[in-house]
Amino acid sequence: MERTKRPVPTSVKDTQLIEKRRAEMIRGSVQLFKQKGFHRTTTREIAKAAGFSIGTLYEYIRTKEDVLYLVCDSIYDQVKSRIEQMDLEQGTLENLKLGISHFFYVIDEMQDEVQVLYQEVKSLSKDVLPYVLEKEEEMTAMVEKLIQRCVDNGVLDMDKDHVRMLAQNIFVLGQMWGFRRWMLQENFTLEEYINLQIDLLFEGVKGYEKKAALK
Amino acid sequence: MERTKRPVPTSVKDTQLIEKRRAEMIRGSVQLFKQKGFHRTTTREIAKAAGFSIGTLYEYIRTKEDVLYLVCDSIYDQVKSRIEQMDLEQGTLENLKLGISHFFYVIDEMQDEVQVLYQEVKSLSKDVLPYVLEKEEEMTAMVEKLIQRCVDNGVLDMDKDHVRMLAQNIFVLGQMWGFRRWMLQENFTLEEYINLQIDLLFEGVKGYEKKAALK
Amino acid sequence: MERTKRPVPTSVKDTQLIEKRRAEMIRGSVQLFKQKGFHRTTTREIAKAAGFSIGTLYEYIRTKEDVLYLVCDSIYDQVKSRIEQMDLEQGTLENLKLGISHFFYVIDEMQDEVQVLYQEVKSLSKDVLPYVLEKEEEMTAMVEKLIQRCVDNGVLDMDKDHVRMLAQNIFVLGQMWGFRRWMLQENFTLEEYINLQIDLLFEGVKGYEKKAALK
Amino acid sequence: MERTKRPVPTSVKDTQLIEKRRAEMIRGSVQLFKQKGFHRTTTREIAKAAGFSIGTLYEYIRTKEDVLYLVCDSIYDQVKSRIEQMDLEQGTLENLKLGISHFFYVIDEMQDEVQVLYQEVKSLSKDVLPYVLEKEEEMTAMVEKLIQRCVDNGVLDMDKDHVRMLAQNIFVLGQMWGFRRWMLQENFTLEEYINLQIDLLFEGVKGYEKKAALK
DNA sequence: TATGAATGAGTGTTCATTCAT
DNA sequence: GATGAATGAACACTCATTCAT
Repeated sequence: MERTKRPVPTSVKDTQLIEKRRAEMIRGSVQLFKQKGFHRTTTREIAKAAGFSIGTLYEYIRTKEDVLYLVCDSIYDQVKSRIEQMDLEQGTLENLKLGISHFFYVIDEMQDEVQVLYQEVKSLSKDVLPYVLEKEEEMTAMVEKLIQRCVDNGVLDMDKDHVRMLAQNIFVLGQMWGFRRWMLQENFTLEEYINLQIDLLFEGVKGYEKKAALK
Repeated sequence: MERTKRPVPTSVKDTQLIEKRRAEMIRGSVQLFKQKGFHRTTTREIAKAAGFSIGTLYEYIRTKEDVLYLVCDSIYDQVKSRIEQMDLEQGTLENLKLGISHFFYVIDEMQDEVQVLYQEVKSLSKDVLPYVLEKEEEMTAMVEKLIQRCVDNGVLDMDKDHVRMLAQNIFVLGQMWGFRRWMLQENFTLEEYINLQIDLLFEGVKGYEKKAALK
Repeated sequence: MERTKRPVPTSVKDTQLIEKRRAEMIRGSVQLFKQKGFHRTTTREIAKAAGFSIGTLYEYIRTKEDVLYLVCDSIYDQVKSRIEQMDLEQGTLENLKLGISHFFYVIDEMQDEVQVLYQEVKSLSKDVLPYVLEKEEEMTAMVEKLIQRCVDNGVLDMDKDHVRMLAQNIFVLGQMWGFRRWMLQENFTLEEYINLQIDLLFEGVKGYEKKAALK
Repeated sequence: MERTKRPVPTSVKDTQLIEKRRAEMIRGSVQLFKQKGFHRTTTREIAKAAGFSIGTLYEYIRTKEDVLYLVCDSIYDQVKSRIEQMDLEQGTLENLKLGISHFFYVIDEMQDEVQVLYQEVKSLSKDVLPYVLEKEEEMTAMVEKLIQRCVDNGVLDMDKDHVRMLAQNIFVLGQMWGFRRWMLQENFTLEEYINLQIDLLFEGVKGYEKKAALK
């Protein structure tokens, strides 16, 4: 489950410096990409936002696309490390709820980054896409594990397919909070959103069947 | 609830011709946008794909962005008209399932278009965005109506918020089939996907609680 | 003995216009290349010298190197057509002298062009070089034919190798007038140069052996 | 007739070190220039080929052009010292032939260097050109001396102009072996080339006149 | 109405040169 | 003396848009 990186060649040798400069670069780029998208952002703007010259920028990357890759890669790592902090020892339903809730909080905190990730991944060329998709898979795998624990614990009775699909749903519903913010965040607070989603996720439509009618 | 259009000015008067030319334009553009995205597609390519010259193209639009708007608008209309065909007279759970299923089928059939819509909407400038978002809202409203009918019919006991959120979930889960195809369409057929989603949507996590434990 | 052309793709369709614009382009480029060489000349300078914008320039070529190819190709054609005018009916030594003399005159008249050809051919990439070298071979073949006629006529008794080498020598000695002008054109007029070269070429070193010593 | 050098300023004082570093620099540059030409070679590549850093490179030169000058200068010196080794004491025709032959051998041995010299001299700026042309003149002067000796010895009866021109011809015919290698070295060995050229040079066209015709 | 040649601002990228360490 | 990170002017090339025919 080791993270795979596509190395982005540099002219600079000092690895510490590379780390530092790239962090500056990424920070600036996220802001720009969020505002104008990758394609409408120029390399000069990236360099400026990062605080160095265009020449220096190109000491740390080879092409503009490298910036996008670096940005995506970094965001994934951040999100992942944030999610990893959550404790999912016991596989109880209550714990599952907490996990989902935590996941939604993380997404909310990193909304800008997630938005960028979400909107620009497809601008990556075919040869870096695999690296990025692998990351996505890792992340859904984390949600999957959360559910699987409940199954293993004997709390849930779900087959592998249902588990996988549920994990994906939770994942996408999390992102939805970010990419449909124009619709959601006007009408709901984060807490409301989380409660609503957990309700729907746990109860299912059937949970809302009118009992009165059954009598 | 009439559809609102942002008028795209033309130098040409003959409305029939406009209709025809734009249809050619849109058809060609969808293919191109799917392959290379809006930004990497040139106006020359659009003109060529549409079957006329660059000069003629600009007789029917003002800017490149107009093409994108026209494309998005057209796709919405198509999807909408496809969905409208479904009969949702009776508000039963069975009928709701059928409706969802039908919606997923539509998304699948128009996968290319939905993908384009989905990936390029954000490239629209701030001033056309409202028009497009309105369309989105119309579409989720259709799913909403499907559910609301069950509520009105006394089959479901859901408040407005839950209904809205559920509608959005279904909508996004539909799109998910398209935009996560790299992950989903390798592992599931459309039928499997639909069944799985309807299962999860209707049963909820609780539906999978181990009954044995209840003894 | 048909001339082979490497086609240089255009966005423009009107072949007459292509011909015209390229002629303008070539004329301007020769001046620039002579002054500063191919590498130090910018595409903008080429466009300006040709009398149109940078955008228009690129309607008629794909890369900067295309300009160089077009220039070289055109110069070859000009030189060749100039040489072809000379009448080399009879294969006499007198006629050979006239031919050589004529060749030198042509080189002198097209000095600028020849100089450019001579200095910049090697800047062409490997894939166009064959086209250009073929042209060179055609031209030496013309000089060769001039000599061969004398052999065929029974005036000279030379084998193929000697004929070929002599042709090459004459060819290079012609170019020499152009590329060593800094040394030659200070000390000799064209007529002097021609006379001197014809002397040396026809007499050979042995022709200058001291007769007195032979007595 | 002392060699004139254009001094290339240095930040380094230690003359031994300068000598050593520059030798490394020149060796590496010749290879690079031969492969890609002066303009397509970067200073970084030169530094790397020389075995030190870009910073160090600039301790020993001021501009990239200095490298070219140093390279050309060095090649001239080498060629010259190689030619000077030949013994041309006696001014006989046999000795002249030997001299020419030796000269051609030297050119052949130093083909790469000569090629570079030949192709890149024109890239030197106007202010160093005189230094380089002076070198060229020195070299033709050496060939000239070889011929002049025969004249002085009473073996040849040639005026100054003929001597100079003949020297230039021999010089250029030597270079021709290098710069027209694509045509010559496919068809002739060096020995064949030398024999052919000496034949033509000594006999002249008249030497091949058909004697039968004289009857 | 239709065409396609013309335009030039704008883009990604390179590379000779400098200078703090 | 040696290093290599930083710089930014300069370059080749693109492409949305216009307009004369």
